[in-house]
Amino acid sequence: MNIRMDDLRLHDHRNCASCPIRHRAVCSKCEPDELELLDSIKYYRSYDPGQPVVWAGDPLDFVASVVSGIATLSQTLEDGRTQMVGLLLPSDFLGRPGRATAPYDVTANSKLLLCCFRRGPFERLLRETPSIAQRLLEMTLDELDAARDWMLILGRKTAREKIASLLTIIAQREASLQKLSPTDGSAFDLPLTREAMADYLGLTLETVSRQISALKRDGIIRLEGKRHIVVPDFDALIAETGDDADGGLLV
Amino acid sequence: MNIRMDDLRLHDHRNCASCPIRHRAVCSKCEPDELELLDSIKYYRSYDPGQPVVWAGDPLDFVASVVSGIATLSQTLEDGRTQMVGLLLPSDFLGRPGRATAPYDVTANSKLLLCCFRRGPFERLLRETPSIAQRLLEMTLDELDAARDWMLILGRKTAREKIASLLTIIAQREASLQKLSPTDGSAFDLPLTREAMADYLGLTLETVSRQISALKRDGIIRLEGKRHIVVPDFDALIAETGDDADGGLLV
DNA sequence: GAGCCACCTTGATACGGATCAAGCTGGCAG
DNA sequence: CTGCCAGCTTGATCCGTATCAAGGTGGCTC
Repeated sequence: MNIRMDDLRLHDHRNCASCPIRHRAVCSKCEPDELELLDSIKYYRSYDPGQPVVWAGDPLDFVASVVSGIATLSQTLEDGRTQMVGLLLPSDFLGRPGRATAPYDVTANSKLLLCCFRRGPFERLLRETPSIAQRLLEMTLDELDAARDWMLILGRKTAREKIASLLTIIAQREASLQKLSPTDGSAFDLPLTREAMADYLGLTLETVSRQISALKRDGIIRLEGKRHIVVPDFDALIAETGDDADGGLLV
Repeated sequence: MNIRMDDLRLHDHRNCASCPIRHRAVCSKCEPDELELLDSIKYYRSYDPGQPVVWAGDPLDFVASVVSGIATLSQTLEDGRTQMVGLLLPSDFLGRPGRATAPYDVTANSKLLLCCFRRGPFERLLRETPSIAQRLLEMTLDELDAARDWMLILGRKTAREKIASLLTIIAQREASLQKLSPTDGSAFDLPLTREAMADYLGLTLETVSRQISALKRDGIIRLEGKRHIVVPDFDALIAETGDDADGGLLV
């Protein structure tokens, strides 16, 4: 049996010291039966940067796990104003058992590889395998918490705080994928354009650019090229987010 | 066996014509075993307006369903800026299986009655009763969708659109609790103070007040007292939200 | 190497909502 | 009835971000 990275998030690897995300095969929680079931109904799809995965309202007959690349969920108002409402990084889950159409636009923001499960078989699996259902519930609850933290950012933070918060979130996710401590995540590539960052944060791309320049000018970050960020003092960045020092913004 | 309104949301009453929310006893989906299990571990708590249910970070040893009244989930930045991240109306669910502490401040915004289940027994029930786990997953997915719609409001709408959206959401929830069609929900009481509305929408209470006055001046709504809203033309209100005519904002 | 284009930066100005301030309203205690 | 106070309204002004505009940069194709 070939165990792949793509269905990892269906297990709670976070609490499993012997199971770094890229090597679930050694996880003591693995249940071979489940894996075999998942393996038997999965297939792959890949997308190019900018390519839509699905538009809001269109039928979506699979659920999927992100293997590599970045995808976004977004909503658009009549007049074109766009808000990103979800950011899918490797190991994130896409889709909803029990619903036939996509509620949001899903777009590949880079080269994107999805590991898909047809909805019918996946739902059957869910019904017959409580441990998978339970893991999916936990993942959904995590996403809900992330969405709520994001709401604080959108509703109450200044542009500067928004940028600092986004950089912190990306650094921490990057670090956690590589099993580093958060403070080690002090250099990383921005996976998003300025425009995508603006859509994430409810700003314009000009404001994003200005605030990044301001953080650079103030020595909070260094830029190498347009996309590579170096954070000399991670605590200084966190202090710019407006959160408590022990900030709970883990996404 | 005594069937109560409070654990109703653990069933999907929405798709069950014979099961209006207040009379689940006749629902064809009811599984007596589950009800008995839920009944056997539940108890009640009540709170006064303004009283905290739990502060973020404090231990929370129960999950609960709102029987009556309004509660809010909110987050506060160091300097006091507050954002509401969840609004709990009757039949909504509070708490998270598998976590021992509250992630957000929970506050009673009116007289509030909760139907509580101690976390331990509830989690055991969840493990042993897949249908309850599945229902909880669906509810969580609904909440996640609501949070994402809310993110669009916070990130991209003007103050006027925010107010119109909130009024629409409240009218529709009110209507759905009473099994009316959405357009009938054209008169209702605001369950929130101006300040709570501001915390919901990421505005100040002055701006909320001004925009409500503006909608009144423009004939979109009528006010009877400070809290009772009459909507003469529901489509006119929806047109103010900035959403597509067939707007997806069902919370 | 030349030219192009997506992406980004910076500047000038406009405007929506925050802030500060003053007063109104209605319900309740005494 | 009187006074009080939480909740609300309205006005004047300020500030942060949007908007409009111009130009820079780097990576790609030919």
